[in-house]
Amino acid sequence: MSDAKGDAKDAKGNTKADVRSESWIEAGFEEIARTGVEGVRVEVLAKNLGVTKGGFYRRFRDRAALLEAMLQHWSAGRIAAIEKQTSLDGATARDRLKALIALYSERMNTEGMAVELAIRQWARSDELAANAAASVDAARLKNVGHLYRATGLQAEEADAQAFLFYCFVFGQSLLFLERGARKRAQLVAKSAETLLREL
Amino acid sequence: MSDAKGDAKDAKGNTKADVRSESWIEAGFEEIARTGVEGVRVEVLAKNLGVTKGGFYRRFRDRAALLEAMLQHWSAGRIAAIEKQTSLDGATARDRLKALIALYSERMNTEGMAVELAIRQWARSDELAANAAASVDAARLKNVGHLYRATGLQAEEADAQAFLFYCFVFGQSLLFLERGARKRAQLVAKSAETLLREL
DNA sequence: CGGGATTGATACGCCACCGTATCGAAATGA
DNA sequence: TCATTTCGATACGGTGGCGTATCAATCCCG
Repeated sequence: MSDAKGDAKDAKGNTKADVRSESWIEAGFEEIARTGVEGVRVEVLAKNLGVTKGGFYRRFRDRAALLEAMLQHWSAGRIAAIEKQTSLDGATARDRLKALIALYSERMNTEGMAVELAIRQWARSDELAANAAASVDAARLKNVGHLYRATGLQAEEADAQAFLFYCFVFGQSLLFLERGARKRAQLVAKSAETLLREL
Repeated sequence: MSDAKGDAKDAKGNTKADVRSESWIEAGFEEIARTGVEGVRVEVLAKNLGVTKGGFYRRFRDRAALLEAMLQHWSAGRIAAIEKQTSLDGATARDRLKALIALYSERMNTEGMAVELAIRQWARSDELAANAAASVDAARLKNVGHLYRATGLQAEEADAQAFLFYCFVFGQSLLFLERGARKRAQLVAKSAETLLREL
């Protein structure tokens, strides 16, 4: 926002400042993935970055401003990602869907999913976070819905299928399975069949 | 556990103490539903209960002990509930499944689901919580798996279907849909068909 | 080279929360 | 009734985190 300063030395000064703000944001994502929003504390991030909090308040008005920046960063990134992942240039819709499932299922314990879950938990008691999540979800459902439509489904069925698709993706990472990765992979594979059958 | 004191005045002293401990636990659940584990603060619960924290440390060693008690209370309750909900005395397996879906889908914004999600988020960085969630999930998958088997599915398919079932249940409450309850209900209904078809 | 801006370390006051200690009031029982 | 326990309010010290103020060092440009 205010970082987009258009005055002198755009090419250098600006870039440098951006990089630094970015590193606080990145540190924020690391921490939110580890422990949830509540864990995103200014002094903790500072320690992780190997600095003191002195510089933080130079770039962000307060902790809330960092959280807001993270939210914006996150939703913009997620929306851009889904647009890209569902643009079928050449490939068939079905293949794109398969690739998407694989993307979400295989590298599951990844930081990205932890961030997703943390933000959604956060969103349950924070309006801004809820809006961010809602806009990301809308973009995802829209794009994946289109994909299902491109396989020949009616609009209504396609939307429901997209909905179920995301329920699966997120629900998956909420279940705590005792049996090892083998069993889990098997369950996921079988379930994915259901999500793709008769297409 | 230690509450099952067998010494003097079982009928009165014991009961009374239990009731009071229970109220701290209940307050804890209210708070965890509203704001997550991090929100479960001794002094906050005290204020909600209209007392000071004076009495808290008489019943619980510390905050961690309360959280542990909550976990135990929760997992025992959830396991008992699923056993009951999946016992088909008279009804068909398919009807039981339908009832289960309705149960989870209709009264969704309920405190119970908020508690579920909060505990699962908590479990991502706490071993005890993870164990509690894992044992609950195991019981649920086992019982719902049996239900699917009773509809004629092979063991493997039944397990996968149960898995998908719970992905749906939890995933559902993670998605932030912008369009109103109408649209949501429609999506849920359509999706539920997929979970029940060809049974 | 020298003076204004930028940067990040340090120090400060403040508040929320933890867990402990103490103490008077009520309940209990001989 | 009096002694004993049980309870919960209050007060206390400690910690961790927030946001502000200040200051020395550094950078940048004329």
